[in-house]
Amino acid sequence: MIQIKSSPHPSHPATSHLILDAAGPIFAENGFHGTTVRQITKKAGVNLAAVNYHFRDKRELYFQVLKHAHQVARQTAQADYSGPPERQLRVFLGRFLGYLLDPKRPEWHGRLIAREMAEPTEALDRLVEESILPVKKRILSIVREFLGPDATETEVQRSCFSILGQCLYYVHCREMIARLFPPRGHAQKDIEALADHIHRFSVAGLTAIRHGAASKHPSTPSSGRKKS
Amino acid sequence: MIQIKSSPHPSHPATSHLILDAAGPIFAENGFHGTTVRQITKKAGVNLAAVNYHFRDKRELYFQVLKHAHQVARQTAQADYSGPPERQLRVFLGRFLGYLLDPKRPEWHGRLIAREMAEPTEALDRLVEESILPVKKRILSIVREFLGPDATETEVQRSCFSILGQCLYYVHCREMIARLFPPRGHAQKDIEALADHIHRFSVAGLTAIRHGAASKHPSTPSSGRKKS
DNA sequence: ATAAGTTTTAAACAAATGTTTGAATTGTCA
DNA sequence: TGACAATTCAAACATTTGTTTAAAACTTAT
Repeated sequence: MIQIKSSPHPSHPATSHLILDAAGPIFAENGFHGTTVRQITKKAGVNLAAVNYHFRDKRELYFQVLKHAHQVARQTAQADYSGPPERQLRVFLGRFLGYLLDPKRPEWHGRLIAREMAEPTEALDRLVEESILPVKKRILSIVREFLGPDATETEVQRSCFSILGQCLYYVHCREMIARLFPPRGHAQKDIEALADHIHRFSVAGLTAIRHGAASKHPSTPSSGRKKS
Repeated sequence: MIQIKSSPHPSHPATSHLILDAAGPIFAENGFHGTTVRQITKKAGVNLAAVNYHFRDKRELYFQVLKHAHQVARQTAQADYSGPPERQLRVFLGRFLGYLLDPKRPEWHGRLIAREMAEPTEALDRLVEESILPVKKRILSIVREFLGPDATETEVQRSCFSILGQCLYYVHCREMIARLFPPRGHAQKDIEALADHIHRFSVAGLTAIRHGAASKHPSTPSSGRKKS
């Protein structure tokens, strides 16, 4: 259940929570513009005006809902990231995919995130700093360490994108996957297995990029470099 | 300019084209629900009722716009795909990324596609068969050939997703990228360089998956298998 | 030139939408 | 228990929205 902190009015928990809980799935399904306040209040079993009372307006409600969906993102960047970049990457993948796909979380979280990325509202700007930047920093750090000093910034970024893209595919293309690939076993369900796959794929990919980067500096002494 | 074929009325080109051309970017920016007919007709400089005359309703207009944005997808699957899977993959990547990111195409195409994937309308169902299925078949075919007969269907699918995810990241996360990574050189602009990166990353990834798959069958004779 | 077909147009329509309002109800505290 | 604060509520409000309508204007065919 969603915990509310900063509403226009310090509020009795029940109604604002009912609203937030009802709003999440509906916003995720229909988007901001496709969702009406009446839909939400009907589902929540509260009066129409309650939305304006407990939240300033529809927009603020949306923001609070989105904020909650993003709250867990922070945890991705907070873990034991000691050890070699390969290990770090596996930890990151487990955490990030857990954030995106955790079956224990309401399914609408991921859908809302996908929507927000595809159709950014000003709410996204308000969330970038606190939720998404730590994730960015972490993956950048891991990839930089993996690729070593010879990699260009472009290679570093593209490699980050290659890893993030694999993870985010499962969020962005959920509906496409359902249409194109018949439900087969657990291709998407088992987060750890998924993390393993992406890890294997990406470690090999990063290794190839690293080798490519190293081969761009023929005059660089390679004495300190391990052969893989 | 968008070419119109099947409208409610065989129409004088000018007005329906004006409408379609105006509608594309607006739908891409605001989505179906966030876009009003009046916005479109104002931008097109036509009368409000023209939308209903030339297209049955707003929904049909949206579909026609989306259909056009997807038209080029077919071309991804139509190329010279002879040769080893590595070459096939590179051809696919060049084609697919060209479809997604071609700077010669209006930028809203990609954005509309990203929106539609994140917030599917019934229009998506109508487009899957003709536009997207051929792409799916092609990437499946390439990956199957690459991985060989020891790979499970799950591994095949996940590998397809890993490749598609890398490409689609640039469509889905355009706004996120802009917010998180300062515009730096041409990380996203040079489609061929991008295809090269994803190709290198993915060939290495697929190779690792293939080796993993082969090692799952210890009793399988490996005499016909090349060492890499 | 006239009839038929097509397109455009402004206004009307019916409904929907988010927000506001003020009264009634409920809750809290001294 | 009474005063004050908080919450709920139905109705009203003002605007917006997609669609429809019928007449005017334009185009095409004979």
